Amino acid sequence: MAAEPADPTLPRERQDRILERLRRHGRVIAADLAVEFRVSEDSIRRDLRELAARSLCKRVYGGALLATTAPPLAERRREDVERKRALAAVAATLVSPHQILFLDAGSTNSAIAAALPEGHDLTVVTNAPDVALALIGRSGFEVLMIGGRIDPEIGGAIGSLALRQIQGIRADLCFPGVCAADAQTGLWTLDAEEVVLKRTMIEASGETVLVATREKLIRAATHHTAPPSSITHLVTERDTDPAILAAWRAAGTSVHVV
Amino acid sequence: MAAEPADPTLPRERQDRILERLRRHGRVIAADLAVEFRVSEDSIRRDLRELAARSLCKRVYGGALLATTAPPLAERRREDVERKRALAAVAATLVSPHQILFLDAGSTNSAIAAALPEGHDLTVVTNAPDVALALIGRSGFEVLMIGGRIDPEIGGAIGSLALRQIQGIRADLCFPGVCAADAQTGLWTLDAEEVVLKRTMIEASGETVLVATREKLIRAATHHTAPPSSITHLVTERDTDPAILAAWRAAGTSVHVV
DNA sequence: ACGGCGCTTGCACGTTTCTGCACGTTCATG
DNA sequence: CATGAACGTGCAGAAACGTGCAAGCGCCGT
Repeated sequence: MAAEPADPTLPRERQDRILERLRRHGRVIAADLAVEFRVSEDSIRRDLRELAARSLCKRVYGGALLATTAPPLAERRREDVERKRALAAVAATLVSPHQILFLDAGSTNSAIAAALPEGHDLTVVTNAPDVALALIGRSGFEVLMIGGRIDPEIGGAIGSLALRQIQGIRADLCFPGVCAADAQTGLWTLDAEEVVLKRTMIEASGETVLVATREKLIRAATHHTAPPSSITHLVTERDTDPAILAAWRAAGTSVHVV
Repeated sequence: MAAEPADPTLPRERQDRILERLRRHGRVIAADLAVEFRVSEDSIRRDLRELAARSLCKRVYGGALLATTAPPLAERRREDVERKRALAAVAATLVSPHQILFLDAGSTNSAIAAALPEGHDLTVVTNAPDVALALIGRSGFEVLMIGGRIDPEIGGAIGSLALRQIQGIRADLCFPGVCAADAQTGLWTLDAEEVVLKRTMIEASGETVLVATREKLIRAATHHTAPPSSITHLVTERDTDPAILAAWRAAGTSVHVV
């Protein structure tokens, strides 16, 4: 894959190919592009300026970088974000090609959505707009949105309308949002409406995966949602109390730590 | 594979062969085609213009490129940001407190969602995750998400599941996404599935507002969606052809320009 | 047959776009 | 702070473009 073909490249086509390179490598160097496309650096710079004007790349000294859709918000809990991404990466390995997944609302599940591998032909069923948005445009995903009244606290659809739609679906894997959970009693939730939704999702799925940061592995929520026997996998952090992990294992749950 | 046969080629046949070349190579160069088909570049350009009008290719300086499916909506949302924001600001003034709104999927409607005033106790019904996400957490909004299979091109739920949910709702104001529209025939859409959805939304709403950048006010899409009589308001740009605006006014639509 | 009609084509004209070069400025680096 | 590379801008020539127009050609009807 040495130099590009010597035949003349259409101006606009050249920009498309630069953009493609950009997406593949994350950056381009003006001088290299000039050689490859056999035009002067001036023209390349003009192309990069145009792409930058469409905010498709960021102009830098020497070339250009891919425009990252940097989330300016959510700066508050950078540490949490890092921890959740680590958990999500492990959770994503539990997914097999062609599966149907339930992805509940919640910040951890947003991270899981981002961590899901492309090209596995997955069907993701979710009641959270941000999860859906994260998957739109990525290849190999079929996204099924659960509608209903959106609870601003939860960040997803709940209520009877959502429930009815979920009832018509069966999935392979379920990722319920976790408020609290312990090995003796199972999964607990804060909101009464959510309980029914989560319970339905879990019952309609072959396996259920709990992804929870260490501080959630306590018995501290108000509504009982699911018994420990229905939890197939638990993904949590390495420095969780060993007694807690042992209890989960004893309950028959497969425990994964990061 | 030297030059094409010297015998004269029918115009339509020539276009088919250009299209075939286009599909094979991804691009064509006007000058080369002129030599191969032994016609002037003018004729070739005419052919390419026609193919482009049927959106079978994209016209570029020097030739044409294969029509790529519309850029991912992440990019669409970044294009013409300023113009869309200006339109959205005006569109937002048409909303009264306590109203129920239909907000269709589309980059312009994302801008409208962001422009909606807070504290007006609005109920927003949408099939687009990004619209819903933009309103979650802002005060004075009740968000009702329409579920269903999410079309990655459109960025929102379509199909029978979405349709059924919409059928159970009546709204005061409707903002359908606009592919093309003109005063004589009304609203046109590119995707067949979308048509039913938009039509249902419009019929279930008291008033309908078309928000469209200047270049959308043409008759250039494939499926008829709504007659001009059902369009209550049109929000577009000041430098639109005055004749077009006059035609809309004559059709009984209230025209707002920014 | 003959003239009108629709369609295609090539040409002329003015306009837009692309390109490389020259010049002065800004930037990273030692 | 010195130096060369990278940068932006203005400019001029070339190439491609759109448009209006007239000629060529097949078709049809009175």
